[in-house]
Order: sequence, then structure tokens, then C-alpha cells
Amino acid sequence: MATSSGHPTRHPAGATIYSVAERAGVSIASVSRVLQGSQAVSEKTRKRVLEAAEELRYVPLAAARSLAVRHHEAHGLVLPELSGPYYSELLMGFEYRAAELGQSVVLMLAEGKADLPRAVRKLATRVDGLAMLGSSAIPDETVTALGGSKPVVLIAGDESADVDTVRSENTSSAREITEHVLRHGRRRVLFVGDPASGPDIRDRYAGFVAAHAAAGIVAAEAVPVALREDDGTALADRLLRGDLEADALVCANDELALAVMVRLRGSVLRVPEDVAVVGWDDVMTARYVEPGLTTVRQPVRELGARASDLLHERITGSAAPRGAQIIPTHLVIRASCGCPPPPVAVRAQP
Amino acid sequence: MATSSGHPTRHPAGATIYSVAERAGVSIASVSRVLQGSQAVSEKTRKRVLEAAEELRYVPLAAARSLAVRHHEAHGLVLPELSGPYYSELLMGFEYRAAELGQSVVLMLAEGKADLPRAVRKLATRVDGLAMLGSSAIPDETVTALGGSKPVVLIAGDESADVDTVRSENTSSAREITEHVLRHGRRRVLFVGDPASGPDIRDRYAGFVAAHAAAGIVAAEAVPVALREDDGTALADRLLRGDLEADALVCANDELALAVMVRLRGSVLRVPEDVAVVGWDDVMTARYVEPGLTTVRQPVRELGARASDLLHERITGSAAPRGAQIIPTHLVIRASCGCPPPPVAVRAQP
DNA sequence: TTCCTCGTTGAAAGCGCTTACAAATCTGTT
DNA sequence: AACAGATTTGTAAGCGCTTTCAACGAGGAA
Repeated sequence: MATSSGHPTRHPAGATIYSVAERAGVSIASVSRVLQGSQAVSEKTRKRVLEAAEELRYVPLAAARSLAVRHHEAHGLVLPELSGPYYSELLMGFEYRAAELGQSVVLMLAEGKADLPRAVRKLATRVDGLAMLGSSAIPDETVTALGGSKPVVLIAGDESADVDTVRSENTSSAREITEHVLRHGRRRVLFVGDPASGPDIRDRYAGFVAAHAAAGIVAAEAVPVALREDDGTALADRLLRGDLEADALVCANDELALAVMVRLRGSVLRVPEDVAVVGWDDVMTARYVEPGLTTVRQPVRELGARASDLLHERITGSAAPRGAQIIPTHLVIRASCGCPPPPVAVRAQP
Repeated sequence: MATSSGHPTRHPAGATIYSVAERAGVSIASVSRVLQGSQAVSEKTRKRVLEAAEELRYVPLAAARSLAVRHHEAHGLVLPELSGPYYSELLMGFEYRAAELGQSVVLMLAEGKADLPRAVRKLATRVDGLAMLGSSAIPDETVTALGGSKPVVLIAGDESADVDTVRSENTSSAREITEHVLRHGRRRVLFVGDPASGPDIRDRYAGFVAAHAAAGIVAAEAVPVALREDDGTALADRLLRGDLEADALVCANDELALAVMVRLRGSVLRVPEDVAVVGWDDVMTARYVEPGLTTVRQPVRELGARASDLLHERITGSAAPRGAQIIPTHLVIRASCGCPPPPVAVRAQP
């Protein structure tokens, strides 16, 4: 092959559909046809085109195609960040489904972006529709403005008339896990997490309250903390100092619960004897700690997949009904709630 | 505003630069100029254009711009998948840096893709360059072929003449952690992981061997297992059955190490008394288990950022030298190696 | 007043691809 | 041999944007 000399790998100007056509001795239309897999091409031309493309290392320019066909074949996704398994799982579910649908995914992480609305608008520029996490801190007006020009689905965000939403079930599983704790005879149970921080936590707190109501107990106010490890550690300290009193903690996520457990380890307050601790998400660590963390598993991957699906439906124009899609969750009982630990090593499920 | 009726949010055909120009009473050239922030526009035009764009909810079509300027302003990234913190961190580092450089990132997950080379080629179609993880199982010829047409950087992959590589330091930290274990008096230490699975593990094993050589001991053969939890559990079972004998395990990653520790918990073999266990990566769980896991922290985020940087340099044509970029790592000593645990709760670092 | 300069604008030519549409070629019939 | 129909091919018109280049207009200097 008579490539250039000198530098080992200079990136050549790049073959175009024209150079391929020329080399194959056909028209660009034919090249396009074989590359798109159209039926209407003779075996002979197909072969020649494929060879020419190969020889020239032809890489089509998606932009040109997008312009011609007038869509991007790409889904946008906005996540706050990627620490912890939640967002990763979501992203995996989203990417796999998108790929199945033949869509690329262009990803944007919101945290730390100076001008978020601007970043989102830029993203919107290169996708057919975009999904974003409710917790990404995108201003409402940006969301609705975008929703006006292309499909937008909000994941675990506030329901709104302007955009689609998907979320996992919260209220009834929160009620379920709270009832489970109450059934262990706990009476001073605290909800740890800030209901004002978003619909997810708000709904979980609602379930917490409902469980109390059903048991004829009055639910305590939520302890409004953020969802990071540090907040859990601080909370454990408040417990140890006696600032807070509780015989059970229903934490809004696992990181919080785990941080509390670790801080309490070796202190006067034993888990679960003195204080039961339950969480939400079923992260990997939940089954590694001693005692195993009782928690609610969310099908986060499924959530991501549904978001991509919904986006695709909207883009291709299927007249799907607008309204929140709810994905079911389920309880994972381990030992931190007071249940006896399993006989052998700590394994989550088959 | 006189939008359509009927459906609450039908997505209109979409404003173009023409409609904006018309509404603003200027030419499309002027619209383009103000939208690109060119200096040569009067304040009056700027204002009118901005208003018109706003009113029409104008969202430019990136594809058209890309076609005109002949680059995508996007970096591609191929990862095997996203479980565990390693890939997520990498992705975060990559995304943040890319964003700083004004580039979008389009992400592809390799695992489960039926026709990987095809998927990668499709990705190449819409980015200016792409980074991929060495462990993504992309066939070598695909990589080099791609490397021939646009910049490619391999992350933690085999060094090659055709593409750039970035990786974290392995050999000498492996030697360091192994020496640490040997200094605890262990003499039957096993390396758990498959050196043939890629350059990372291969180099770690090399460090393991070097440490032994320096101590005048002959290093045991590597125990070639994959890096998942299950493999760790199975390995622990072999230890318990007596199939394998060891007083220390240098595991190729934390997941492996953690799985071993959990399986051994409550058995006759105590960690670290009977068998020390150390890992690699410093995942979150490493500081939650009892005893805390001694491990090597890789600056994974930095790795991602460097990949994006390198890509950018190549794309914009800076004549950077080709060759592997190496990011340093460092040891995190906790208790699983036999060191005394810290006095209070288990915290990694300030 | 005239000429020149400078800042601002618009016309128009592409960027590389898809896709009607029409032309050309190839079947098989009659 | 001539023709209808089916296949295969090429021509050319966009897709929406950037950018060159020339034209325009407003001052300022002469």
C-alpha cells in the first residue's frame, strides 16, 4: 500500500464518499447504498465498493449523514456525577438499551460545570432527545425550554406536564421497610434524609409516615441530612453524644446507613441490638458489612433502560401517554434490622 | 406565542438559522456570527438575533456545524462496563477534562455488544478521536486500523507503535506492597490474578516477583483467576480445602481480595493472623471491611483526564511524543496485611 | 466636497452525505 | 428482433451551518 512516508502515523485528510466512489469506479450514490445496506445494488458493485472503502480506510462522517437524514441517532444523558453504584447502573441500563436501539449516547456530568444551562443546551445540539437525572440541578426553566424543542425525559425527577418522567417506586417500599422495623418492636425510629431534596426522598418519607400511621404511632420528623458518608458519620456522632435518640434508623440511602454503622462499630451503641439501621439501594458493600445491611433494592438498570426506551418512543413519534413510569423495587432483608443473620457466608441472592 | 394547538407539547419542525435570520431581519451570516461570538457584529444586530433565537427556541444543529468546520468537537470513550469504582472514576476524569477542553463525550460500553468492531467503527464516525480501555476486548486489528484514520489512545493497554497509551504505575507499587507483606514475615505468599489478562496485571506480577527476588525468595507461580467476586470466593474455598497453601495473598484487585476476606470470615483461617490479604484499587468497601484492606490506590481519575488531554493534543496536532504516559500510584496501609488497626473508627485519610 | 479607512453586512460556495428521480441496463417474452 | 418490465445505476438537489470575499455605509481627513 502506497501510504505516505516520514511520520509513522500521520492522520491523512480522510477518505470521503467521493474518493471511495472514484476508486471503486462507481457513483457516490452507489457507495452510499452499499454502506447503508440497501438492497438495490449488484453483488459486483457491492464488492468493489467494500474493497475500495477498506483500502482507503474510509470512515464515514456521521455529521454529514445526520445532516442529510435530519436526526442524530444519539441519546443524551445528564447525570450529576458517577460516584457510587447508582448512577453507574443507571448509565449501564441506558447505554445498553440505547445501543439496542441503534443510538449512540453522549454523556454529560453536571457536577462542577460552571454554566450548566449552557452545557445542557450544547448537549441538546447533538442528540435527538435527552434524559436527565432529576437531581442534576438543571434549572426548571432550562428543562422546560428544552422540552419544548426536543424530547426530554426526567429520571427520578418531579413529575411535570412538560416532560416525561420515569422513577422507581418509593412510597410503598418505604412503608414496607419501616413496617418491618416496627415489627421488630422498635418505637423510636428516625428517618434520615431530606424529603425536600427531591421526589425520591420525599416519597420515601411519606411511606415512612404511612407505616407509622398504620401502626398508630406518630412518626418523628425527618432528620434532614445529605446523602454522603460524612453526613452519616456526623449523624452517628449525634447519636453517641445523645443529641438524638433512636432505636432504629431508616436511612434514605445505603451510603448513609453504612457510614453510620461503621462509626457506631465498637461504640456503646450496637447494631442492631441497640439501634437497627436500614438503607436504600443495595450497594455492593451492603452485603459485605457486619451485620449485613437490610435495604431496598431498586432496579436502577431497568430505570436507565426505560428512560432510553421512552426517549426513543418520543423521538420516533409513537404516541405514548405522558405520565410517570414507575419501576417496582423490593426489600432485601439481612441482619442490620434485627433479623437473624443467615447461617453461612453473607450472600445476597442466588 | 402562536404555537400549534392540540397536543400539549408537539415537537415543532425546529427553527433553523434561516428562520432566525428572517425573524431578526438579518442574513444567516450575521446569525452565525453572533452565535459563534464573533467580534464583528454591531450591538444592535446581536441583540435582535439573540431575541429571535430565544423566541423561536432555536437549537442549532451540531451536525451542520461539524460538517462545515470539519470536526466533531467530541471525544469517544470505550469502556468494558461500569461496575465497580474503577471505570466510573476513569469516566469522570475523562468527562471533566473533555468538558474543560470544550469536547462532548460519547460513551460506548463494550460488554455484551454483539459486533464490537462494528460498534467501535460506528463510534469513530462521530468523534474526533477515541480512547479505549485495553481490557475492552477490541481486536488489535480494529484498534490499529482506527489508529490509522484518527487519534486513538489506549488506557491501560499494551504499548504499541501505532497508538498512544496511558497507564498507571504497576510494577514498582506491586513490588512495594509485596515487600510490605514479606516484611510481616510471610513466606508463602501467592499472587492472585492472571498476568496473561493484560499489561496491568502482568506488570503487577512482575513487581511481585521482583520483591521476592530482592528478598532472596523464589516467587510462587501466579494463581490465574479472573477479577470478579465469584473468583475470590472460589479461591477462598480452595484455601479452606487445603488445595492451596498460603500465609499471604496479593490480589490483583480489591474485589477479589474482599471476596476472599468475606468467605474466610468465621472460618478456621483468620485474616490477617493466618493469612494476610492485600488488594489493588482502594475501592470504597476496602475501608469498610474488618480488618481494613491494605491496597494500592490508583489515581484513576487522573488517568481518565490524561487520556482526554492526550487525545486533544493529537487532534489539534501538537507534536507530542508517542509513548506510554505513566501515572504514579501509592500504597494504602490498613490492617489486612497484619499491621495494627488504627485506634479509632476506620477512616482512610483526612 | 471628495477620498480613504474601518467596521459591518450579505451573497454564495462549500462541508460529505442521502435520496428522489430519471436514465441505463438487463431480463424474459412474444 | 423488438419490447415491457424489473434491476441497477447515476445525476443532482438538498440538509443547516461556516466563512471568504466583496459591497456597503459612516465617519474623518484632506
